[in-house]
Amino acid sequence: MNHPEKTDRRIRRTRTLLTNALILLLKTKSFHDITVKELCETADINRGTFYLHYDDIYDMMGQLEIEIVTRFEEVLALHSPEELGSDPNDLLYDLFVFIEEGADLCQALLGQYGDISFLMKLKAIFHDRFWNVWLHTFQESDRSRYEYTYNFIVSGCIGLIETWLSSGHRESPKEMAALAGSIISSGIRSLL
Amino acid sequence: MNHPEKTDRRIRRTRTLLTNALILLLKTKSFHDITVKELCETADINRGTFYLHYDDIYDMMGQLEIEIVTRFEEVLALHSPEELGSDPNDLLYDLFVFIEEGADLCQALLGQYGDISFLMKLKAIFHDRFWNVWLHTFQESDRSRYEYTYNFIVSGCIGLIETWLSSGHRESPKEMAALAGSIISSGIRSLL
DNA sequence: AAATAAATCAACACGATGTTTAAAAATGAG
DNA sequence: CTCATTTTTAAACATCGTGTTGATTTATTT
Repeated sequence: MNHPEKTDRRIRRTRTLLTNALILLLKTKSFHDITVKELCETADINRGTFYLHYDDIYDMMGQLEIEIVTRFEEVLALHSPEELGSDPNDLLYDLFVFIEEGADLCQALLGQYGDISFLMKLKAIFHDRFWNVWLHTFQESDRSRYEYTYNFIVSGCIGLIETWLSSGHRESPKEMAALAGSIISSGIRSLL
Repeated sequence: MNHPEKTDRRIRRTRTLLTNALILLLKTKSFHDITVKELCETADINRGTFYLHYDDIYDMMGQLEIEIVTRFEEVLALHSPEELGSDPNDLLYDLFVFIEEGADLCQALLGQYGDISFLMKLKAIFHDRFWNVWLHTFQESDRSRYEYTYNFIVSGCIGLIETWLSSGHRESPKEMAALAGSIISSGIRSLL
């Protein structure tokens, strides 16, 4: 999960305990309402130790989000933008595998007590990577319609993921990729 | 906006000032990070006065959300659930008019510094009102696919609204209703 | 086994909270 | 307009979480 094998074992231990405690607390309250005090009590970590690792709880949340976002971008980098338009299933499969691996944290960030700005970051990454490519696919005239449809699809996908996670991710990543792919395709078809 | 004409003018004044200050602050930070102190300073209201109206800032946010949600449900109540499946444009038009009327607050709640739990509430209302009705439209066998598609569409619609608001709601409610309607229809068609 | 690095503990000043009092100001009913 | 009522203000208060510090103990790496 964290920096794999280089760091001191104690550092990994502390960060893992804190992360798990955060995920636990995020099941019941927004991270904005979680105090460092209760986080450390939950993790059974000295409060002073927390500040050796993070500036504050927002810094911690930010670092966790960056970790996820970075790996998210790495997955995207394995596929060309054009792929999403033509044959999105491979990319989607990789994404759902990735999400399932970090399911706990992803669910925490996307769920009821999640972070709306994390959600925005994901959307922004998608936008940066795909929108400009897509744009050329369609004629100039009706651009705003495409922009709306595009945002509809991206939000829809995130809702799809959130539904999947919050209902216990029973379907396999393969099933979800197929499902998402068919929904997206029908959305794109409707544009043509 | 608030309880229309019954209450003391001073009460209306105070609540309006506080609400406007909150909307203003929500343009730059999450409401979880807004202190009562700065809210009152922004509104130029004595801090003690705040506590005469609200328990804390969460209570205030909750009351504002309830106001919106209530009016939202009133709009939905004007239309039958079946309508959304057959001819959604009237309902959608009313919704977009309603959203535009409360654009500032809606944008604040749905935007970058918004409240993810408000978003969930909206989804839940939609779900309660439409899902059970929709369910009978489709065959029993492939229920989870419909559930996912349904959630995709609802999330997509909220993303649509958010895009509309954050880009200055240039399109008219009528245009947006037509756009949303056509996207939803194509989504439903793909299920059949 | 020794050197290094991390975690603990206790104490600190600071700022926001939510409450309480008494005084001042605004409201609206008659 | 007057007056009783209601709301807002102002100041003071204890309380709690914050973020930092310094000294000590514990765990790790080599």
